[in-house]
Amino acid sequence: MSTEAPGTADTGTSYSFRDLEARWEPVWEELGVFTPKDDGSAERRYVLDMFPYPSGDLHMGHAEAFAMGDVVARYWRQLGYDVLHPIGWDSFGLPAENAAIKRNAHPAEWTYANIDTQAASFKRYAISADWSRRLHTSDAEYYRWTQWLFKRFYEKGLAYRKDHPVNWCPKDQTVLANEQVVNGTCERCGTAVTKKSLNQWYFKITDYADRLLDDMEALKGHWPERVLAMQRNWIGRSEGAHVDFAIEALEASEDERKVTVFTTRPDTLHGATFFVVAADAALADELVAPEHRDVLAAYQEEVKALSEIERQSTERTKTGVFLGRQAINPLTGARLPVWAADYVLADYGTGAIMAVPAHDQRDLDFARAFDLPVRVVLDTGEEDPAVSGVATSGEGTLVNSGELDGLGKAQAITRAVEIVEAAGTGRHTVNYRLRDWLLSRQRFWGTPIPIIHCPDCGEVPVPDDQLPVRLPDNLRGEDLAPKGTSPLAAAADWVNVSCPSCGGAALRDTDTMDTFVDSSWYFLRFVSPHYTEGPFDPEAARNWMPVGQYVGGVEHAILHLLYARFFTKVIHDLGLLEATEPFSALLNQGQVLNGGKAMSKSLGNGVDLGEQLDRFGVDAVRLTMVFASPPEDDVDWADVSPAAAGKFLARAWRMAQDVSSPAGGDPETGDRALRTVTHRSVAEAAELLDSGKFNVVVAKLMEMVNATRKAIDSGAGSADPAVREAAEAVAVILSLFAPYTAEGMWEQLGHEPSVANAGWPVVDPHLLVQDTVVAIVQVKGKVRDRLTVPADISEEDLRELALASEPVQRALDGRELRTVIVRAPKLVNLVPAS
RNA sequence: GCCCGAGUGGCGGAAUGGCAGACGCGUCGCACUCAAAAUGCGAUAUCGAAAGGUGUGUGGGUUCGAGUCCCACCUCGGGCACCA
Repeated sequence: MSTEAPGTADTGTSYSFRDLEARWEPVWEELGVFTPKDDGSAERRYVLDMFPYPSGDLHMGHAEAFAMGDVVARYWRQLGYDVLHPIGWDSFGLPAENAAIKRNAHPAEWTYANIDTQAASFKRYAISADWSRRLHTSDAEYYRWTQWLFKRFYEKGLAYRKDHPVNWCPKDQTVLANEQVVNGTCERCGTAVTKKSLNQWYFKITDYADRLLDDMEALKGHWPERVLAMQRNWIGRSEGAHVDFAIEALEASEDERKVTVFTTRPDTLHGATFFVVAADAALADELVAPEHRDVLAAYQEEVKALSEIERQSTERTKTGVFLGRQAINPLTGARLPVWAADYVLADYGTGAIMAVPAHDQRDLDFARAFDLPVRVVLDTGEEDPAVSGVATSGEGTLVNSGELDGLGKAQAITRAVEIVEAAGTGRHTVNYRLRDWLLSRQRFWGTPIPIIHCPDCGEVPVPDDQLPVRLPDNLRGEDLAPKGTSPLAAAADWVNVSCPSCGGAALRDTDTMDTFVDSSWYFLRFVSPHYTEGPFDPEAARNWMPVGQYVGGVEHAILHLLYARFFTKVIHDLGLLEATEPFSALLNQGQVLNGGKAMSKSLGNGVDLGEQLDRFGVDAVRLTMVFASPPEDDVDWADVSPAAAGKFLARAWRMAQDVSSPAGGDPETGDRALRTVTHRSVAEAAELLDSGKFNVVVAKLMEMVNATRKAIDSGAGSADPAVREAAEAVAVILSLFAPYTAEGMWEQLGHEPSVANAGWPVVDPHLLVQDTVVAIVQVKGKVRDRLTVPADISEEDLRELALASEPVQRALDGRELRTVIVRAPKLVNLVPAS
């Protein structure tokens, strides 16, 4: 093939990525250069890539993400920090289970075989990881601590069970968290999600809604804005009021009761013309009048039959039934008919609303469908909603609202809250969209929930000294097939235990945890992966946390990152951890596309990483990933050229070969012009690396190589110490991107391995100062001339020089000057009178 | 509908308010070669013979000076959405 990479010939003197890979991988392994000293002798820094799920071998996406993380790790190491850069696997999860069912095997076989494959690939890919800290979440030694943490959550009331309608994936036969439902379909398999009422385990993440929101302030500027926006959106804070509505008794014997609604628009209380409760909430059954019970039941059946996709459609005409009862508006005393409808959600707010059709589109749609009155209370100057069918929600003046009349919207909101607060029928409140995290799953390959159900004692946690609750190892193949209840229930000798509390016969909880639980604390385990007294050594956590740079895909913007933040806060509250945030900086690397589209089997546009590595070499692939675009942007493999990256690497390598001066010479005696380029480039590279512009750093490296090549061929010559200095600087910086080539260059230049320990090149500040600079001369903002002037030229002199310039005079054409801007020594702008 | 982000050559992309297009891909030309590959050198926004003009999605604005800041809009990408 014509695109074959250069240097495949094995001549010994030409660039061969195969030789370099074969030579250095074992050397690095032996040297152990990537294990942190962890002795406090240098400032510690923690860089982490989102750990992979072991689905087959590594793919292009891994190659991109880990190339980015590795640049950071290697850069920090060159700067002299003690760097923690661990690797592990998120190894529980459905695919292993499905593979096991298909092959009549145990999920562990598939999982650990894949992990070995990926580990070998990571080593080949030259990830500078500390392999001694490797962990897998499916190891009993790991999930023991996942269970331990679950128990601490349980003790704090942050893990609880409840009966509730939950998201159910009919294909995977398991429940899903809200975060795992995308547009009404299962995030994993795309099947339409249905609702099912089940008793399930939840983490009370809603207790942390305000802190999860407020603490994002500190992440601003260090996390991508869009991730913060997504989390903000997901938490969905909304300020408003709780208002109590009395419910009229139907007969004297019945107790009067009240129902509280949540509203963001207490200013429109006078505009409420009816009252709606969620059809699937217990409230609907409690409020329905006896003679309406059958109608409600029929309606509820109808609602249940709808898929989530249908139910969420805003196109649908509103449906609902009258419950035969009235609610009393606490502000006006008006009687409002109580309806049940599916456009009101049972698990948001209080599951009941006051309907203000004039100023809420959904209420208006409902009012028009059932011929209910529309009462305008805020004059916005727009058309009457009852006529237009469009609810008005803008600014305006209150009308038809008693003492609120004449107020603006914001004032009216404040005033209305004051009124209901004074009357004891309402209060200011903050509501969140965030729901509790449904964590139990009816699947096998996950962390068992360490709870025992005793007929006498109820829920009894498994004592700490009996952890881990290991998965039974006698289930395989069909035993694991999804059947709607956990496969663990089939392991009779595992399920049946004696109650730790009373000793009587009891049953283990047979659900396993969502795998997002496992990944919510793995970054903490990495600080002390072999610690046996707890999930992590508090001392080590104090030393390493928080993660200084986290790298991973934006697809985890909500799920993993929100959960990990939640866990960190709870663990902090448990007194185990100082940090309150897990990741102080986040980089979302882009996707690797092919032909403008995500690679996929169905499109047949996949690019195989192994093939690319065979053909172009590890370094060329890594360099291509980094050079193609800013780290956060997508890389389209159809637009880039790993062959060109290989060419550059060969060019850099040849440059090192051509250096003919011995090591240890004095660069001060070398070519000044080349030294200036080298030192300035090194300084710029550091700045660019600090600000994450890795692609531009590669451009700088190319400039350095170009300049050095020129110096060798037609300037100072190969023996000049400045040439050696330049080649060494290139080797060190290149080691962040192309470690094999850089190591080869470093050896060629007469140094001991590893270049990873070389240290960042020291910049001589004198070489950054220029003697002369090119000043640009503008006339009315347009460049007319360029003058080479002393760097310390005075404003007056520069102005004189500019005025003397021939092209400037031509452009001025004799006109008088109105303004002259002089920014010595860089710029003069002459503005003529007319 | 609401909330983020982005629009720069044929392509990927550079550019603390101060020379737009660094670096690379591609293309064209040249050297080396019997020839090719590899390598090296040069050209490459656009109109124009040149002088010079025009150019960073569109329209305004701020400024001596705007790709960069402000306002409005258009297009694309992403997130949320019957959340009261």
